[in-house]
Amino acid sequence: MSKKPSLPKGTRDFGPEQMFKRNFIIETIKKVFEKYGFMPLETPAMENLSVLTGKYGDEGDQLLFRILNSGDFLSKTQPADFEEGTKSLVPKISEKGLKYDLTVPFARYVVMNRNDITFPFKRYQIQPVWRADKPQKGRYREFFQCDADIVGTDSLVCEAELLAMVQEVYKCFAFDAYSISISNRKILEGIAEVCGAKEEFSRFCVILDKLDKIGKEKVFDELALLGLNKQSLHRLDQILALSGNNVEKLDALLSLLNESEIGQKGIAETRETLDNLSLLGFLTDKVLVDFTLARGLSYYTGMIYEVKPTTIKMGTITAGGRYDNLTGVFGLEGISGVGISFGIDRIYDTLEELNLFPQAKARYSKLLIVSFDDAAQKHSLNLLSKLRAAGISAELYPEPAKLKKQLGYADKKGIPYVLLVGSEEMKNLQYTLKYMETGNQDSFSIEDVIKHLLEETN
RNA sequence: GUGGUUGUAGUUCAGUUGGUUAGAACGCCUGAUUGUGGUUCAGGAGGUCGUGGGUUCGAGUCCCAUCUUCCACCCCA
Repeated sequence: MSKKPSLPKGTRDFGPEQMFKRNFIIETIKKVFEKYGFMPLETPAMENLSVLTGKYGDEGDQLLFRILNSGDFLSKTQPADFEEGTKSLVPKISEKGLKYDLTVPFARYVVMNRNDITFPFKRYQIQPVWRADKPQKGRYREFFQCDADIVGTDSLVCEAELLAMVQEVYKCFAFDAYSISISNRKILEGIAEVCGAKEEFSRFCVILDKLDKIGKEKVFDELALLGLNKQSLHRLDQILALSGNNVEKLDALLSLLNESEIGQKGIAETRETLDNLSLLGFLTDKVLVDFTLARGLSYYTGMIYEVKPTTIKMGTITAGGRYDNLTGVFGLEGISGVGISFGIDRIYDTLEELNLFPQAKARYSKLLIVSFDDAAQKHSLNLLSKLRAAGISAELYPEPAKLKKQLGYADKKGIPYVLLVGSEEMKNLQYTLKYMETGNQDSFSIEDVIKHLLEETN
């Protein structure tokens, strides 16, 4: 008859235990965002497909979840539409899709509200997004993005502030085993230029990005296939071999890229970002200039950065960069933006693996009232409201079940105190307060119970 | 999208070359204990073996399809 229920592929439930931890992460990040002057924004789960399509490349378009039009959506189609195939049919039966990321809806919002927004506009947004991807571990069809962006200025102060926020957030988690890699698209373009790979820039980057995954030799093999000559590969080898601290590396790179104007610009931007960060009072030793960083280059145009844990096997937990002309596709030119995205799921896994979640205090009720019979239940309702009025989270077992059951409930739910209410207690207005951990118990008036618990909390 | 992998009780897993009534641990329920949880002891419930076909006298076991899980690529958070 009834089938076992199931979840769509690549989606998850978050149980209470997980939600406490997720909320802890989200609340912490939110507080830091707000401390830096970012304001909250939410956009709908669905957008018109005209907003979404064409923004993420051909592959991205295929990963969009499309929503069928309401009603008899086939009535507006012709047999010819079917014959022409999916591409022709889809626009006629689907006008909306689930959002794929937070950046494009944000750009849409900025354009629609350009007259009311005070620029530079700093917003943060924490919402689920959907991708019709093939799920794997740490990769889902529904997942949360946690973004903060600044639009309407190209000041490199913004980059520094975002990097400062990264460090503040992880400090709040007491998590220190990470490193921030930074680079600049312009540096990469400069490297590609002096290596004669300017025409094949994006493929050049994709290959370069695999460096720590497949090793230098294979990367060089692939680059040779791409058409780089020996001289170019030698130059690249020199660049990759640069060592020393960030300043030394950037200085050395400057001379190696002296033929590339854009490369020089990228180096200058990187320097300024690092300067700004240290002026903000942050150590830059967590920040590592890495010329091979080549993520998200389809949209980033300036500084790019990526955060990874150093002591455990885990992918990128935070990433971001600058994208010029964010709103250009929606007809508003000349608005530059820079943003950062925290990967909540991976941060969760990291904190879990390193055992960094704080011991949960008072996550559940502080006290459970256990009543012996119906009369005690009624009597307990008044006690319950007194406890709650005093700010103590308390609950009453909703039926006068056997004590074993009620106490077992408190035990499993981790409720530290139990208040027993029976005929004896009601007669004297002295209630039995039991401390579950030790099993000790004593009699108190309700006022003393409240007093006791409030002292305990402080 | 390409290639591989997984699925047996609420959970983690056994289950012989295809052969009676599919097991264990933990969890759950009941009792020992009608005013006291965790520990202990006794008992109990719980499975269309992912789903649908097929081969066979006979399928958890073999074959096909499909869904799901995980992994590698592509890409990405």
